Amino acid sequence: MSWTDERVELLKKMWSEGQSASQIAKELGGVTRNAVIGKVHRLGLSNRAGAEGAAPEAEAPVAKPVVEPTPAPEPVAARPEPAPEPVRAAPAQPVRPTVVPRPEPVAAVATPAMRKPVVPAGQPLPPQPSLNEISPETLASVREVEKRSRKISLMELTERTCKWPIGDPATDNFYFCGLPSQPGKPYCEAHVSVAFQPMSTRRDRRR
DNA sequence: CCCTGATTCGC
DNA sequence: GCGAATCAGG
Repeated sequence: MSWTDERVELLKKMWSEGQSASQIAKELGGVTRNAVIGKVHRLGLSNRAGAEGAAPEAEAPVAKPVVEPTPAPEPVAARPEPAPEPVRAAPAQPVRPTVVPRPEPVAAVATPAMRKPVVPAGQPLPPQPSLNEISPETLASVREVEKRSRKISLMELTERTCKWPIGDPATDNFYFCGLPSQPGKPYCEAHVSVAFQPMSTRRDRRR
C-alpha cells in the first residue's frame, strides 16, 4: 500500500480528530501504526492541532478542580458522525419485547444538556447506579467521557471496548461507550470508576 | 499485558 | 519517503 492522496487525507482527518495511530492504521488497512506515526511525523502534524480547545484527557481520578457548572458555549461544532456504520437490520418491529410503555425518547444520562437527570422510575435503564451515589466530580468526568464515546453498537463490542451502555435501550438513541477498556475490565477507566465502587464510598442511606 | 506516540536508521 | 524496530511511557 502507498500513501495516495486519499489515504493521506483520511489520515489527516482521523489524526486531527484525535484517533490513535493504531485506529487509523486499522481503518486504512495495509499499514501498521508505525507507518501511520511515521507518516504523521513526515507530514509535520505530530502536534495534534486539528481543532479542540485543549482537552487533554478525561481522567477519572481527581486532579482537576472540576470547575464547569455550565457546559459553556460549545467551542467545537457538533461532530457529524453519529452513525459510523449503516449497520441497521431495520427489522419491522420484531425485537424489543414488551418494554415499550413510554414513547418518550428519554435519554437520562446521554443528554448533555441535562444537568440534573432524574431517572424515571420503572425503566429498563442499565447498570447506572443511582446517580445519588456518585460524587459530582466523577459524574462530571463520566459525562465528559460519554461525549467522547465512540457510540458503538452491540455487534461492535470487543473484549477491549468499554461495554458501558448509554441511553435507553428502548430508544434508537442507545449505544455503548466503546472507548478502550481497561485490560481485564469490561469498561473504560471512567466507567470502571462508577461501576466498581468500594463499599465505603457508597453512602447507602438506610431507608 | 494492553496500549500510546517518538525516534532511529537501513532500505 | 517509508516503516520496522526500538524506546519511553501509561
